[in-house]
Amino acid sequence: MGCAPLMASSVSSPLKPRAREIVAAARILLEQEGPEGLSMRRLAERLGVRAPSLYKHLADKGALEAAIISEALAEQADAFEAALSGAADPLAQIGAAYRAFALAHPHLYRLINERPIAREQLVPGVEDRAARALVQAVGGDPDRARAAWAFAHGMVNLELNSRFPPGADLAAAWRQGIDAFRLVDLRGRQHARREPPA
Amino acid sequence: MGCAPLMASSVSSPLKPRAREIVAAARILLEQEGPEGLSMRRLAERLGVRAPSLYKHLADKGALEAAIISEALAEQADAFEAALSGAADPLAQIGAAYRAFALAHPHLYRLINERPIAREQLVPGVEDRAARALVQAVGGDPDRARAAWAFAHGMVNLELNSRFPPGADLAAAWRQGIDAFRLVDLRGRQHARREPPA
DNA sequence: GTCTATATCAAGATAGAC
DNA sequence: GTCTATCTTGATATAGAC
Repeated sequence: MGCAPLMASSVSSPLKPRAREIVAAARILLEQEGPEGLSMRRLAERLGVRAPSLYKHLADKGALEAAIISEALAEQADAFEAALSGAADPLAQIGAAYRAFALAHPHLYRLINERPIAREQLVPGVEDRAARALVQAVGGDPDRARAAWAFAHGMVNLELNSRFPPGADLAAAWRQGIDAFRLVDLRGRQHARREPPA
Repeated sequence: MGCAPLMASSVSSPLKPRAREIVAAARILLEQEGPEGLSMRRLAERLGVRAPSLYKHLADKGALEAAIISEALAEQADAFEAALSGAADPLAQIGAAYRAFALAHPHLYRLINERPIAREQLVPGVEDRAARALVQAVGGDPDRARAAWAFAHGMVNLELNSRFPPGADLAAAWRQGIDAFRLVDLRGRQHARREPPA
């Protein structure tokens, strides 16, 4: 096993080693302190360096954020693909994976989703990989995949922002949504299976 | 007609007249420039006044934001209730109302939804009114109402943040989601009606 | 109800030396 | 690759006079 397969996310990173270190530290800082706490000064401090030095490796803060986002999207895609390959009830699996990722990295999730995305700065194709898994899980219809994505995104967003009332049964709400998107088949889809094969 | 009915949202506002003026100006500023552009300095500038003067009327920026949010939630509830009283296909109506409000006031929508809400500072009950209409539209089940809410919130959030790919057919995605939540009835709901009465 | 003056803090970014 | 020094801008908020 001396020949580990290269992951796409590693291969496609266009960054030099030092820049990668900086991005890695930035991600840790982000996940610990949130998007507001991610500043060039604080990042430099963590690296034992002065802030201006960072600009020798990354053009500006936007480039730093784009690098973090590219990395995170690739990880998200990995998680979705893993959830899909389990096979039984792919929609529920991918929903669980979506929620798990968001709850495990709430600040990272916010960085990705809370503002318009700078597509030009992302590693090409990384945004589509995650989407592809979702489309597949939902039966191939991109419109329904977007609706299901919106549901999942809305659930974690509302949860992360504490918008649900304190007593709300979120597991039940997730079930309702997953069931809804699994059962609809009036437009010729064939995914009305009620229960995953036991 | 000298005796116009008092609106709940006006009656329950705990603010003095001058504070109300300030909040109104703040909302305009917010809607034009976004949450990032809403600062005490700029707000004062618009009012032809110095920033410190504002603190004689509002405790701090948080109180200002809470006042804007209370007002907006009340309006949202009004819109939902109006959409409901139309009756035919309430779910689609309320979905359309939800999207319309968000697209008409994108920055206001972001202010409401983009961070944990400070419930203590809101006008009491204002958050529940909007929720009530949604629960009703969805057939009475709070869990399904939350799932439907998440779908709608996710759709507008992704749209506002340009997360959907350029060519995406959002109307179709909305239809898919609305249909999904209308049709599910395996748990004893009676809202599987396919078409609104023409 | 508004003012001036000020405290305090923090952000992103650049120039130019080493 | 990192440094010091600096620019520029902006934020929330308070004290105390008028």
